[in-house]
Amino acid sequence: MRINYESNRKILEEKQVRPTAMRMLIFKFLAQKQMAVTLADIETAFEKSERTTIYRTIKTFEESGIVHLIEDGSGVAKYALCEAGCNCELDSDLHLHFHCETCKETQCLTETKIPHINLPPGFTATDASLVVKGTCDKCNKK
Amino acid sequence: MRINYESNRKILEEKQVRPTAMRMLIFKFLAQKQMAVTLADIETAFEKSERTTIYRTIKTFEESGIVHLIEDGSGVAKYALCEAGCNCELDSDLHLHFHCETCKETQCLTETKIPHINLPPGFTATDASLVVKGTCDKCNKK
DNA sequence: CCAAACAATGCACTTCCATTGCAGGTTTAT
DNA sequence: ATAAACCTGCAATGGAAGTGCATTGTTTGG
Ligand SMILES: [Mn+2]
Ligand SMILES: [Mn+2]
Ligand SMILES: [Zn+2]
Ligand SMILES: [Zn+2]
Repeated sequence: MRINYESNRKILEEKQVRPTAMRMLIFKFLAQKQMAVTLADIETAFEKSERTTIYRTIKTFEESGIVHLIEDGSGVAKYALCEAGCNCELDSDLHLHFHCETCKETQCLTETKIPHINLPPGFTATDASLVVKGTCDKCNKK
Repeated sequence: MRINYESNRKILEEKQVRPTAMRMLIFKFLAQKQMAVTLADIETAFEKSERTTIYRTIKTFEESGIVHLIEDGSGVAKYALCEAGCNCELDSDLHLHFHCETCKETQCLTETKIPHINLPPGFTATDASLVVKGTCDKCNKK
């Protein structure tokens, strides 16, 4: 696990985020989890730590392009790690997000890009977000 | 304006919603406004009325397919009238929503449909929502 | 028309989540 | 070693959504 720890640390440092203990733990948690998580999810996973610290950690991650925010319609904010090489602080993040109505989980489908949209005359776009709801692959197997 | 009032009343009745005074006023407000509105917007427009009444009116409208909910990423729920003939209580509403970062308004682009999305194997979709951010036609003219 | 039944409204209260201020504590740079 | 910059914990605040209940208004069957 040493290598993993080191590579995580490197990711934080590359993004100019100091790798404190709490940040490393939260980063690892996000990396292990395949799905988008809420602040409450993280809170549950680390009962010892403070809500505010988690909140500010995620904000820092978001501003540094380590995670991106996902609004899946559930009403609470969710976050997921950005892909290596993703520059979503600058550019926009054009993959779609899938919310499974069975298992209630939300995930990035990074392979599936948002198609180009022809807007009516006069409109110009800088960003887009696409959330698809339905049943995920795992839930469809059962 | 008599005719307008009557036709609004007819729309409510067709959707099995009793046309009370408050409901007629809120419906008219939504019909005049071209943009999606928040509960707070309605509250501001009708200072006399109660927040709860507005809340429950919009819920009723939503459940009856008179308005649809829009989550544009601002964190607060917005609502807009459904088009005539729209059946979004049953079917899903597949037009896109545009949020202007200049005037901060959100509107339905009912002519612009969400394109078909090819999901990875195993995933099945029942609904989709697409929000595009940028500058609207009016703001681009200035 | 009247009374019972039903539906809508108003008010108070609650919950949930996001956000901020401030007082330590820790790390970093000089 | 010291000061500055940064991080963390705790308390408090705020905004928005939702619920329970009493009151008022509307419908409808007799
Ligand atoms: Mn994503
Ligand atoms: Mn719409
Ligand atoms: Zn699922
Ligand atoms: Zn605009």
